[in-house]
Amino acid sequence: MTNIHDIARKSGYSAATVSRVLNNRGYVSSIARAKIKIIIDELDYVPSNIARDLSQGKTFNIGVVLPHTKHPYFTQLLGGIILGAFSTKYRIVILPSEYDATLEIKYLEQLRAKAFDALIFTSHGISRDTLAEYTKYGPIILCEDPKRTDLQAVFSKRESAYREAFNWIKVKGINSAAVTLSRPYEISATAQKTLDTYKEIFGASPKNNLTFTDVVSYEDGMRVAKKMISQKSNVQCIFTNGDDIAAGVKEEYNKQGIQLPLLIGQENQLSSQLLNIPTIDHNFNDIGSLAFELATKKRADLVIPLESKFIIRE
Amino acid sequence: MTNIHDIARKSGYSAATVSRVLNNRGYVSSIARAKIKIIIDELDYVPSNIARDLSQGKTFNIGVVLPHTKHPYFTQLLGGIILGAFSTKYRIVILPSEYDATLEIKYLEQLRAKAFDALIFTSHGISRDTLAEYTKYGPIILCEDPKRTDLQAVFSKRESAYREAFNWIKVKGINSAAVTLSRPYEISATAQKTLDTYKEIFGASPKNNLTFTDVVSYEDGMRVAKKMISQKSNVQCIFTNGDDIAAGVKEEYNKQGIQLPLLIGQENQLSSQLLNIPTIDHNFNDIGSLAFELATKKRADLVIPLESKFIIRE
DNA sequence: GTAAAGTGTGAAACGCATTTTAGGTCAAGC
DNA sequence: GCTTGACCTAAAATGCGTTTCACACTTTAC
Repeated sequence: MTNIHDIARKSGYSAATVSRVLNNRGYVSSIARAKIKIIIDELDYVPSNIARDLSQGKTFNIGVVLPHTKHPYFTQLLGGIILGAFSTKYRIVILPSEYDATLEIKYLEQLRAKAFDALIFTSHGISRDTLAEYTKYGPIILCEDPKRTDLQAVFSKRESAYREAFNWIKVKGINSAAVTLSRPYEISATAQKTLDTYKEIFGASPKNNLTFTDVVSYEDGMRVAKKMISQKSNVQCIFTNGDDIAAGVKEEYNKQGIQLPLLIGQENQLSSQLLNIPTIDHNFNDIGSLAFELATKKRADLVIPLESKFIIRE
Repeated sequence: MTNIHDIARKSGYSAATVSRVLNNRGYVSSIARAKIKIIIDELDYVPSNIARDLSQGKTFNIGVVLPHTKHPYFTQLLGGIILGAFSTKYRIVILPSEYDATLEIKYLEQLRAKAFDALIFTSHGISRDTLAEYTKYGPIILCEDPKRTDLQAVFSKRESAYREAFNWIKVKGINSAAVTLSRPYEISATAQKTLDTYKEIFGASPKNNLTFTDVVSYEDGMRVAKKMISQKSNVQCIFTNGDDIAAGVKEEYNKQGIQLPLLIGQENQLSSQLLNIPTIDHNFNDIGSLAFELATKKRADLVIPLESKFIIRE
């Protein structure tokens, strides 16, 4: 491989001057520039990205930690991040985690080893304390409410839209609902917001046998529906944590020929549009773009809260 | 930042020995190992990833060129690639292209500059000749039939499933269909396979006013349906290039209260499942994983052709 | 006329880990 | 007693571009 010193030697100039030509920086005579450019073409030379990274101490890689890669939540978030990165010099590296602490730590250690300039956690399994410890090695951006002042985040506030949705149910004369969640209350800020707002509106938490966790996919929706039907709980409303899940619930009720309860989705996916299910849009695209801007320090905010939007479909 | 020489100095050993300890390679006395490890902990040292990359001439980054990031085709392909990369030391870098030749060249140049160890093109706008020129700088894997022997690829053969689908239509007494395509015949191997197989089965190409290109999304499906309805073409079958597109077509026909023609989707997405539309599964997940294995030379095949599967839904 | 500012270039240091080459020591084998 | 192989370690070279410092020559400027 030909390197900058080869160019220097062949052109009769020094590596420093070649570097100046390559980067259009500093003083270079037009004669030198021309001669060096000719040699560069002649030897078909490109400067090594790795060497550049080393001497600048940066990789221009932004790591994005994703627990699932097929789930619409993460797909949309990632879409927003990619949009934000478009036509910048930064690259987006995908880091699948499955909420595995070992993997998450591995990625944090890679940040420490300068494999990334910053990390975006679309969600996380490890504690926020651990995350906070690693902020000294580079920006770490969360996509949920960090509830503390030593972590950067962009997130959707959710509460007001949840409130709207629950009130909408209430106005229909329904005073309780089944609730599906992706992760349990204890570890998920989102689950907390869901159940806390529920309690605020309905005056009590949803019944234990009507609260379902680890619900992620269409199939999970069907599974949950099966359970509810077999329990004969006769719920009047099911508040799901995703449109695809709502679609699965609907499918199972239809299949069994049972009257479908009022259904609410989240994420404003194609599926809720197709099935005419009301949903809540959390602006994942915007969250992604903004997270990217925090990661690259284009913005310096500590936290950026956004509003969710309840979309009524009758 | 503390580096390997700091560790060497403080521990009284050389950088070479520290390196051996770090990588568990070669002979190191247990005393030396222990002492060095203590100093590493003491100084909170991690070796720089970038310096490692430089001295090994590799980055362990695999670039994945994606024309669209929201489209299910690319999402599934990417999912497969990520799956393949899981628990390897390689990282997946997302490279959005929008079929823009300038961007695609930029990514190829980055391969040349060793920013990536390999590139996977899920689709491409530039010519295969140009792609072939860059293979000397690292593996380049395509996800469609390259139809030449100087490019590596994993792809779905499509024809037999197309044949099955078209024959299924024919058996129903239907002798022509409208066809939607994402890109025109001239530049897309997929469009070629679709129309060539169509001609083979039906004896003629679909009519010009019933061949639609640049159809990508649900909304595009609605747009196409509108056109067909306004043309009063009374098509008996619409062969779409994606389930979401089929969903859009159905939505528009329903909206206008017009009898829906026989509809066929592709990609086996949730939408076709929800709407009970027959579809064709092209195994994008497998294609992705295999493309990754070619990129990292875990497999050395030149091309890997897979079979697509026609999924009947009545 | 002389100081100050601008232009042009190179040697060497810097960022950092890996690997090669080479030179030791010590025990086993004949 | 001498050779051989195993074991251990270090110095230096390697990968490659950027940046700093220093030096020198021209132009302006007063």
